Amino acid sequence: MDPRRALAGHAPDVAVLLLGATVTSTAGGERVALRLTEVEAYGGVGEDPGSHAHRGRTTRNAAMFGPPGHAYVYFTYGMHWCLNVVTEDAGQAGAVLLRAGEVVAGLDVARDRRPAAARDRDLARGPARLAAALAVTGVLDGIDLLATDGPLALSLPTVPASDVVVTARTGVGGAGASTSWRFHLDGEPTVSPYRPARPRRLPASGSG
DNA sequence: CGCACGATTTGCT
DNA sequence: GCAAATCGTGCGA
Repeated sequence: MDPRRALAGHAPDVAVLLLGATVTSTAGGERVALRLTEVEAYGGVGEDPGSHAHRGRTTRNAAMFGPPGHAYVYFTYGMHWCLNVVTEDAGQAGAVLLRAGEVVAGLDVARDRRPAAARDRDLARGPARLAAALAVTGVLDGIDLLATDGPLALSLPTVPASDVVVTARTGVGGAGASTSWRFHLDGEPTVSPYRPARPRRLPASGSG
């Protein structure tokens, strides 16, 4: 099947397809490859309160509205980058956040980029760690992940992953938390530890 | 123009 | 287990 067409589906469906896929990075001058073990889906305008695209197109989330199979890279908490694969046809928003992976090539390079990692399983365990291991930064926002000559290349697994586990999303509060759009491979040591969404203070302090 | 906050990680207790 | 680190983005005025 044409990978571009496969990625044009609804984000949660595409998320499952991405488990077991390989992401190869030559950004930063050296090669590191990952096998994806954990992903999380985000929806479009008005569909998903936890999504960056929920309130419509902005400068930051523009890539989410672009063609499928491209990268959406954003910066958060003043220090971290996160990498997404854009889903849905152009004009419609959707993305899959790459949350964790197993390093399958360039182990020494990944260790160098992630000095804080105590073990190899921690090298790409968590979305910002994954981005760091692959040397992903904002300059890669919007690039085509299906191009073989670019700094990032995505190749879908030939056989769909079995042993897929579905859970609620991490770090998403409000109504979005109830959406079970987080997927990971069962028994994978590289899967990031589940952390419930940070409780939000009520907007109106009111009676009390 | 100013303010509040975030799809997180790390280090210390 | 908890709080700090750190700044671009989005939105209101």
